[in-house]
Amino acid sequence: MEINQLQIKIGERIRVLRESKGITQQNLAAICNFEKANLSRLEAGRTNPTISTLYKISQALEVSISDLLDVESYN
Amino acid sequence: MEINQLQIKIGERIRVLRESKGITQQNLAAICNFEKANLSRLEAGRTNPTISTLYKISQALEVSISDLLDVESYN
DNA sequence: CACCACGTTATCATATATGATAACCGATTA
DNA sequence: TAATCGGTTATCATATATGATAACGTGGTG
Repeated sequence: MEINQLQIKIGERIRVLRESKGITQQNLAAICNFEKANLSRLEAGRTNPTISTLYKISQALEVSISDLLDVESYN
Repeated sequence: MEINQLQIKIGERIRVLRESKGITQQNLAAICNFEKANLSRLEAGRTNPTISTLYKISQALEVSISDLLDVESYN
């Protein structure tokens, strides 16, 4: 799998989890101390996030980091 | 959990998985197209890796990225 | 002793993630 | 119409991950 595809899948996964909690990008961004624009960029898969970024999001969404990586290579 | 602690745990986990495959840092680094010095830095938890870095390692170790994140927040 | 093999640490350059701000779009609503 | 809301995109600055190289330590082995 291309790294680009992975980024996109992670972004999509974050979006799904965020929406399932019924919160806006603005909400989630605020909890994580991100700017909403930056979260939008992340959900669009336009960056290669660090583990700390994913960690903050996982905490805010009350899931594990692994839950953000639903898409996997060796399952 | 501190982000620093997370980095250290991930580094330790990578080391354990690498050693369980019986390969050296040099080997793994070569497969991933890293310099051995950079892999050493990563295993020491002295960086905040991107998902693409973790992905390359997971592929080389034939595990999922989640397997590198054994330590979790919301389990 | 010299010589490797494995790993560590430091350093510098470069690429890029992230912070921050502004402008914009579409949909909704008053 | 104007205003708000959720989201997007572009842009620039700054922090930092990564690439790359060199020097070093330690343990084993000839």
